[in-house]
Amino acid sequence: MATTIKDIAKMAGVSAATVSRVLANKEGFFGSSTAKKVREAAAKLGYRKNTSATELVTRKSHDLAVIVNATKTNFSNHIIDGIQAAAFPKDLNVIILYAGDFDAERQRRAINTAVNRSVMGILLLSVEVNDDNLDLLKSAQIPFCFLSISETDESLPFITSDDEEVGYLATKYLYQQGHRNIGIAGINYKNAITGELRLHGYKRALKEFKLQENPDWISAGDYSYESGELAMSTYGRNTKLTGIIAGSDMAAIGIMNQARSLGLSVPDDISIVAIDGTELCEIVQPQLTSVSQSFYEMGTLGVDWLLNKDKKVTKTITPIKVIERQSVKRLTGKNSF
Amino acid sequence: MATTIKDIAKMAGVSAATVSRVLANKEGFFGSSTAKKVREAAAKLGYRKNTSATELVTRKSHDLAVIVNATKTNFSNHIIDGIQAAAFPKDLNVIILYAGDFDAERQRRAINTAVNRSVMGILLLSVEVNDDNLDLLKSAQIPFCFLSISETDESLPFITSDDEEVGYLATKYLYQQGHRNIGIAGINYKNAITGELRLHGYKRALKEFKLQENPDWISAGDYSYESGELAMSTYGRNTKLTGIIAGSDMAAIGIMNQARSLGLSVPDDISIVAIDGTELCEIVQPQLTSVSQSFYEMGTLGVDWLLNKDKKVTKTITPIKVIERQSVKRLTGKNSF
DNA sequence: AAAAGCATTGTAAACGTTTGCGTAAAATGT
DNA sequence: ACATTTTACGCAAACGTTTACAATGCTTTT
Repeated sequence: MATTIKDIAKMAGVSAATVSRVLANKEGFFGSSTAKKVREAAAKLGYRKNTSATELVTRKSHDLAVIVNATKTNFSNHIIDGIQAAAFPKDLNVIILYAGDFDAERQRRAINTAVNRSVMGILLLSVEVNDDNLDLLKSAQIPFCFLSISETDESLPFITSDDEEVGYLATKYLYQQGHRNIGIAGINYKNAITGELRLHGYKRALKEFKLQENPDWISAGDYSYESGELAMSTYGRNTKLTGIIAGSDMAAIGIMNQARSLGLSVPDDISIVAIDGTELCEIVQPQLTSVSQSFYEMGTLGVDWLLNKDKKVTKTITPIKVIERQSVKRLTGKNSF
Repeated sequence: MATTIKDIAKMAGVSAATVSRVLANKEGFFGSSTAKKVREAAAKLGYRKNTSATELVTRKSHDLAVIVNATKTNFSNHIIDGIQAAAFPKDLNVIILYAGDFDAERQRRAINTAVNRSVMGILLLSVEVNDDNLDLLKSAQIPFCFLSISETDESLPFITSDDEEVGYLATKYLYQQGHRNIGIAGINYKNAITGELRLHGYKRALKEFKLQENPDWISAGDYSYESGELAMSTYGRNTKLTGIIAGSDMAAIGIMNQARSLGLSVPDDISIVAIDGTELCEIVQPQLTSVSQSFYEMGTLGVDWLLNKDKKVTKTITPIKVIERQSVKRLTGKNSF
């Protein structure tokens, strides 16, 4: 039904091999007059290359799979933008697959589709894989790289912010603004390395600045709006906290809105610094001061890494910085010392 | 290199055909003892099916392509969630392809990858295709359907809200709340049907309620935050407007923030109703009253449509409703009559 | 006990492309 | 004028599956 190179061959009066060479632009393997005939025939017949056949024989793909979890945060788009931007000039098609949130089965299926199609590389966007799926990933001989997530296993390649530093920097910033009672909320430090590291950085800063660590001020969550809300209502109206670090922009907004519900004003009564720094920080009022990550860059570096032959470096760190907006108040006087 | 069905056949002492049948679970075509042998061998060898080969011979795919434009709005996720939910039980893999914003070339490439892979169907998420790309889409014998966008061409299948009604309903709601000077902003009515229809609904409502139409109150845009901001600053501090319809949630937020910058309070000085009704409406303060669309449902209906054999119905309308939150003030007294 | 049906398996062709090899003609060198 | 290289192209195998058809041995029916 669909036209094949044989149809073109017949119409152009050449062999299928020649058609293939012309259409693949194998320079120097065909004459210009035949080339024209072939191309005209192809156009006339509305030829469409069959990717399956090509991939079957060449055993390689021009597709790059991105597996994202249906996350409640919203920076994925930025990373994907970066990936697209880097992939486009290299003529790579980016295909995006959703893995459920922490649904192992959906995750497995996503990895499987990527692997069975023998894509040229797999980028995993803030997805935590379980051991089975990791094996699956490894057993296929396809390069893969985690993005926006830290791994402890030194052999696993990943590109992300220095998460320990993220936690440290946020804390330090609040400290420098005069805050002494600093909480952290909405991060998952229970079974995810990224969260652990951030918490660790937070604690390191506390120690360095000789601030007391209060377990009640550390509130676990899943980076969602709701976990921000929840944390803030647990802290309560009369909290001693003057500054809170939020695991994500969404969590920060949850905190802020809940604070407001409690009759607390941001930043006058309570300061917030968000981790991520997406556009959400700017559309909300007051705008959120953030420790901003380089999401776009994670994307571009991700495809660079896949394209790079010698996969020696496994850990790549992208820059972070605090962007001052309006959600942190500078404390002076007795509050600060 | 990678293990094939033949390797399994050898190890299990059967033919490749049998292996194929077992692995594809063609019930009634193999004995249970051979089945076990085959499956064990497959597991031991770490067999992974080659999708290209399968698709080549069967000429069909279990993949469903979703083409989304890198939109500045944010409801795509909801539609995609719906698609995933409907596709999962049918064992369809959803692969998502980004087309640039209005970049015809990127669009072409996205369509091409989908078509060349002969996916079983294509869903286009609020993407407007040009004529060439439409031809491309049609010439492939693959069912496709537009989501979250209206089409005039009766032969093109699409699933979306009744856009004319969206505009009408938003206007009517504001009217019922006592507003008489109603503007509309951030929608693209210049070269997109969706926007045209909404504007038309708006005008119809004005006419029905005998309100005057003022060209200055109709502000074109692209549904973005920025276009909301811009519209509001053009309206200015001393606008006669009491109510504004925003093309999207993001646009609504842009309007709201800009209004605030001008010293106007929402909803006391100016009311806003957003079109879309995503979670953004709820995280912002005041929360945005919206004409909410059924995005999730568009997704599920989309895959239903693709799966449906007789593709007779080309136009499917999903429900809309206004969700009252906090951004619209009820006007009484002299303002309203 | 022959005929017919069924369950199970194998054989081989087909899907549409790429590419190593071979070859004829044309171009180049001597 | 002959040897050599280059250019342009065809032939045919290969990629890993699926599946129509045939073949085998059983079981059931009559």
